[in-house]
Amino acid sequence: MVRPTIADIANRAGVSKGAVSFALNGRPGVSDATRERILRIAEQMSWRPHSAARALGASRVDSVGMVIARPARTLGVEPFFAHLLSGVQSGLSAESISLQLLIVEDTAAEIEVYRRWASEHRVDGVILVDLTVKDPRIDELKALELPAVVIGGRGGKGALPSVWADDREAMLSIVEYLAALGHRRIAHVAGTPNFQHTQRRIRALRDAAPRLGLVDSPSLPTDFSDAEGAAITRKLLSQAQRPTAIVYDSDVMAVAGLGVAMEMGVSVPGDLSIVAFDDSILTQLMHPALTALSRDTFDFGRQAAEVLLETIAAPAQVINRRTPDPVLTVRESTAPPPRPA
Amino acid sequence: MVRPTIADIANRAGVSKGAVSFALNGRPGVSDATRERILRIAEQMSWRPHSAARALGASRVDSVGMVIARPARTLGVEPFFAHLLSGVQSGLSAESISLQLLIVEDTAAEIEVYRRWASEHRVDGVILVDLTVKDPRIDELKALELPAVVIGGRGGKGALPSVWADDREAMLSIVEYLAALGHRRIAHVAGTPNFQHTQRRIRALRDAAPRLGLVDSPSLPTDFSDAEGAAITRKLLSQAQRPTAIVYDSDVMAVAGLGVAMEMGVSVPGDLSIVAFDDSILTQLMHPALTALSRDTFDFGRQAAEVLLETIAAPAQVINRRTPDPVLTVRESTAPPPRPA
DNA sequence: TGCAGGAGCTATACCGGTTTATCAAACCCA
DNA sequence: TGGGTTTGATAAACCGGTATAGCTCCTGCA
Repeated sequence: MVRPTIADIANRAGVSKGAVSFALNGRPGVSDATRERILRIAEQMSWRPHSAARALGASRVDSVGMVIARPARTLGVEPFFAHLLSGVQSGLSAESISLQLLIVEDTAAEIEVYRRWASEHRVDGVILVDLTVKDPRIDELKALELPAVVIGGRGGKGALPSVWADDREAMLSIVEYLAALGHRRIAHVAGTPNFQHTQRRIRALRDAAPRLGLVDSPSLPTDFSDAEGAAITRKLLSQAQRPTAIVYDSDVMAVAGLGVAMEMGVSVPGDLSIVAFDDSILTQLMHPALTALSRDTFDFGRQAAEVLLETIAAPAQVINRRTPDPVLTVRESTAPPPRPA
Repeated sequence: MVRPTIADIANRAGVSKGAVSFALNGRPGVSDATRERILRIAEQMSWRPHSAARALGASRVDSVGMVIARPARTLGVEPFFAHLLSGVQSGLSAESISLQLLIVEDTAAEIEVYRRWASEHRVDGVILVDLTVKDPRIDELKALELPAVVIGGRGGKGALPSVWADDREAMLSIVEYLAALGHRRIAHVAGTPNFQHTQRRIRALRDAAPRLGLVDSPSLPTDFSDAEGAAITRKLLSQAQRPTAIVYDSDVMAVAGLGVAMEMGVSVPGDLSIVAFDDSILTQLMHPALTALSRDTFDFGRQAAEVLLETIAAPAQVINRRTPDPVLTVRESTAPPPRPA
């Protein structure tokens, strides 16, 4: 016998298909004795549900989707996504729900994917990353009635369910640490201000500056690429009054920045302190190793999966789950600023 | 009307469900005029196939799977997978086939996933990576009769279809380049000898050594981690007779090795030349930038997808497609060896 | 004793497609 | 003009599950 169906099991057990379905799904309708017998036979014949058949009948496919809209070139280097992905999977595997992953070039393509997924019933819900300020995906997903969870963007009124960490607190912990070391000129090499998390970080720095007595604290936007990270660093270090510390919004940019500093003969951490807003092997591979903000990205993904499953089960409620604040891991790239010449 | 079904279309067009199915799938059975009309109506009602229903009827799910068995920690840093993935997707998107991705801890878990996928009919085929010497996955997939394509491992007799590049030629191009610069002590920090590609590289070096007049050319196995890469480098550089060049089997290990060299005061490329067997932003971010072997990983993935689709369509034939040889990109980390003291 | 009610199970419709058996009309050639 | 083949279409079975109406017993209670 190839793949047994519930009809085969029903036959063997001398009951109806319906009874088998009840037994296998753990719902009432059969006696414990019969259930036991059916389960044993199913096990014996090594029966497994046919996903398509189940999807057709139950109108749920036990599969969720995740689209990442970034050029592949920059994707691989950031451990962030790999960890996030593993976390999401671990959250899903408990319910043995599978994950569809797609990497696309831009948001337009991403939305197109959601439309297709929705109309073809390929996924029960989706996980969103990289929330932008007026994100077009939100309305689209609502229109499609596709359950969704946003990672990283705390939603306001009428927003989608979300899992988020406090970017504001995170930025504050970095700046306060640097200020305590004595830094007063702290530059921030930011990401795209279009991203909500980037905006929150920029605002946090701006708000904290007066209180901490910062003399100069510019936030400079980039596209997250190593190239722009390097270019901005070069510009910053060429100024007459250069910063004594730079905070980078990603580990890749921080590494690029460190390279520029070395090349220009600026010693780290002697002349310049460097902090990365994301932690990974990358920051640890460097010499000096970079002080970085560590988040439990794996857990982040896991929680996103959990919230998504709850949302699929009960679409009415909107969960907004806050994750633990990230903590600063101090390594060798930060020190008190040089004494003024 | 919510999502129209072919029955709705049949109704509107005044034909039977069967006719609509024929028309939409471009198979004979309807006249051109009727086909045209049906297609127009389907378009108008913005009909899309219900993937589960189609899977149930046609017993193919238009979805392929890929399992990566590596600890998530090391995954993200290597751009290799991100590029490969994008390539695979691009190869699949033409036929609008979707991809299921799973990251697991080890091969046992990977095989378990294949079993599940096969019995639940979740995928039409799978793509394998990291082929080992006596790979248990091969037999398992054959037993499951699940179409598969192996990436990177040229198969022998009775093997699975594959897409591969010539690791041997690649290693030779590196070593010949170094030998031409004058290097005679070339160490090779390899991956796990368990991997077929690693073995081929080790053998290539061993075979070429006499011809190139190498005095010393050890291949040292690692687990691909930055930690072991660093440890081996430290050992190599502490020897009385240390190598004048080191070839690393991955970009991450090369970067780790560079760090160790700097820390030990060994100048690169003055005292030591470094070559990475994989290229990425990582190698370009370093100072000095690393000489590395560049492969078109994206295209690699695209071809794997193509071969898999052909294999699914015609399981009998076994395709073994060779991709272009990788080329060496020379950067700043290689130079002639120091003159003997 | 009679009847309501629930437990345990069966039979069957249904999900949205694909595939096949069947059939009428048109076409072809001798 | 008549018999065989091709064309265009239909109706119904089918894929492997889930959901539901309904049937049969058994139990409990008035």
